[in-house]
Amino acid sequence: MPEKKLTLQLDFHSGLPIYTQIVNQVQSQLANEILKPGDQLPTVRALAEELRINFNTVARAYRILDEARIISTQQGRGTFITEIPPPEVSERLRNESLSELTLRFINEALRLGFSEREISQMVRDKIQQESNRGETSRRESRQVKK
Amino acid sequence: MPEKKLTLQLDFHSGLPIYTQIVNQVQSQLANEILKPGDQLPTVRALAEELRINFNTVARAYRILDEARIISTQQGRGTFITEIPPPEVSERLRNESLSELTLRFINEALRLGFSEREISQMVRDKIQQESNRGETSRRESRQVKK
DNA sequence: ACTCAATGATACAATTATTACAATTTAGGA
DNA sequence: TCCTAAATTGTAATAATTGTATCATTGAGT
Repeated sequence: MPEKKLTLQLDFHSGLPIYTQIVNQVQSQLANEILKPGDQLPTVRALAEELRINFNTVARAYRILDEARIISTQQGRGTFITEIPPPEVSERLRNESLSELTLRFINEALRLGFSEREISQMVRDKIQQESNRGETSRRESRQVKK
Repeated sequence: MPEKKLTLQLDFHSGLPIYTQIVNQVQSQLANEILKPGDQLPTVRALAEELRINFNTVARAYRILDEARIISTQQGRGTFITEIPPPEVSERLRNESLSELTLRFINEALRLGFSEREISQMVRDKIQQESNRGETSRRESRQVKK
C-alpha cells in the first residue's frame, strides 16, 4: 500500500514557516478525515521533492506532529497517522474555538489574494450547499462509526 | 538555478532614496520583461555588495516590492518575481482553491459541533473586524509613487 | 539645535545543504 | 528457507545562506 498523495498547498509568502504550514494542514486534513488513522504519509524525501523544499524541513514538521502523537514516525519504515489519536489531540481539536478557526481561514484566504467579498460569498454558497445536503440524506453521516 | 544578474544603476546624488531607486528599476525591468515571473533576484547581501550599499537598504526595497506583491521574499530561500499564472487557468485555480479552503473550514467547524448559523455569523464578524483593521493600521508603501 | 527619513549595525529565525548513521525493508542467491 | 547486501527510511548534527526585526547613527532640511 503506497503512501497517500497528501496534497499540500504551501504559501511561501505567508510569513508562516513552511514546517508550520505542513503541521497545520496535516492536522486539518486529519480533522476533516481526508487523512485517516493508519494512513501512510509520504517519506520525508518524497514530500520534500514534491514541495521543492529541503527534506529537513519536512522532517521537522513530522517531528512536531510525532511529538503531538498525531503521527508515528518509524525509522526505516515510514510515517503513519496514529492509529488511535490520543484523547488530548481530538480534545484539543474540538476545543479549538470557532473564532480561531475562522480567523485562520480568513487570513489564509486573504493571503491567497481573495477579497473579503469573495470569501463571504463562498462561505454563503458552501453553507447553503451543506444545508441542502443535510436535509436530504447526509444528516447522520458525519459521526464516525465502528 | 542561479539568480538573475539584475544590473541596476544607482544615482547617489539624485536625492531619490536608494531603496526607491531599486524599487523603481525592478518594476521597470519587470515591465520591460527583462525580469520575468519566477525569476530569482539576488540575495539582499549579494545585491548590497554589488551596489556597495548596506544590505538593509536592499531588504527595505525588497520589502516594499513584496508588499506590492511584485516579488515574493522567502526567509531562508530567497526572493522571486511573483508568479502570475495564465489568466484562464488562474481564475479556475483561484475558485477551486477558495472552494476547497472554504469547504475544509466549514467541515471542520461543523465537526467541532458548531451550527451553520454560528459559522456564518462568525465569518461575518471576523471579516468585519479584518476590514476595520485594514482601514486603520495597515501601512502602505508610500515610496511606490507613480 | 531639532526632527525625521535614510541608512547602518547587530542579533535572530527559517531554510538549505551536506553528511553520516541506525533501523527496516527488499531482493537475490546459497 | 535462510542469509547477506543493497536500498530505503527517519534521525541527527553542523555549517552556511537567506530574509527579518530592532535599534543606533547619520545627515539634510527646517
